[in-house]
Amino acid sequence: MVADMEQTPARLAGKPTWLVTQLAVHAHRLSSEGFAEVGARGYHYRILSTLDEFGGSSQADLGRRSNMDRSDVVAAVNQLADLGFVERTPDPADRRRNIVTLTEAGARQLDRLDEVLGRAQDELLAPLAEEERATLVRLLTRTLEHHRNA
Amino acid sequence: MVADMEQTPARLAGKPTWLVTQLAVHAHRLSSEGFAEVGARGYHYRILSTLDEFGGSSQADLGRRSNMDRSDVVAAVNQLADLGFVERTPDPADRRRNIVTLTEAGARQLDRLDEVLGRAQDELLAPLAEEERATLVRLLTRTLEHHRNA
DNA sequence: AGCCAATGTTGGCTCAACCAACGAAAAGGA
DNA sequence: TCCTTTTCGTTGGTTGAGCCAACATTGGCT
Repeated sequence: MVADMEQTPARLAGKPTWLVTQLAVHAHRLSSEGFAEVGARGYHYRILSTLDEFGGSSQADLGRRSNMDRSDVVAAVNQLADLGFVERTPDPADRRRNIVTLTEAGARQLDRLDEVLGRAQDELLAPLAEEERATLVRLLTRTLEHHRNA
Repeated sequence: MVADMEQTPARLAGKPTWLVTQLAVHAHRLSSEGFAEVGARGYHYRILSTLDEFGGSSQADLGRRSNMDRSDVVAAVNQLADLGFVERTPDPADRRRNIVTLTEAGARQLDRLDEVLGRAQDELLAPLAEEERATLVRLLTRTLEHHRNA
């Protein structure tokens, strides 16, 4: 039996793009599994948390703030509305727009999502100490910010 | 005009899973664009770099080392073989296996891929100083390592 | 009035990741 | 030696995130 058949080539393992995309696979799996426990998905959390923080918004604004395509917002809001977590009402001041608002049930669902998502964070960063986690978050935030405005 | 319609909710922006997956979108876009310049894709680089570092391998080993599903290795090796970058020969010692080897042309293609991929790294980490990049790579490596062995 | 921009919606597309099943072949245990 | 289990390559899927184009409706601007 040859030593370690699972070791990744150095050219790959050292590249930031590799590290980020591979870790994203785990991050996505962890958060998706958490969301699935309460019958939700990633796009739902984006919508609900945006509504909670900024209040009722048009779908276009929801998309801009949660980094979603307009068409994906439509589908997510449809599902959330079917579940009674959001309400869609026409904007009287602009008849192109819908105003999407968070319901009571939606706020409770958001609490549940926050809890399972919090556990996912812990699992993702399990090997890091508290200070290292803060450093990582700081560096990732700076980097992401740069690409958001570019 | 309301202030900043593009700001992301804090609950989202602060979560490591969010930061990692969102940054992965940029990482993936940057490396994909680079690969496309030389007519390649991510899976090709994984295969070629693994072959370069570990020498001829079975497809199963390639998959394990480059973190790919067996079925995806088949497709990638097919394409690389069509392009003349790898060769597939049956293993005389184990007739289930194919031994995949890197050709001269494949080695040259790998050099081209390394160059464009290097530029992608610089773009991805543009806002970070050299020391910060090293710190980020270190933290990501530790975290990824943890999930690889779990 | 006329033109351009924004909105919601439909219907598509790509790609990475992954899974199930299969026959062939090897490995290992009784 | 049989028999079971495992591995390998391969085929043929599925899912989900991120997109893009087009369209009709409506607003804003000049």
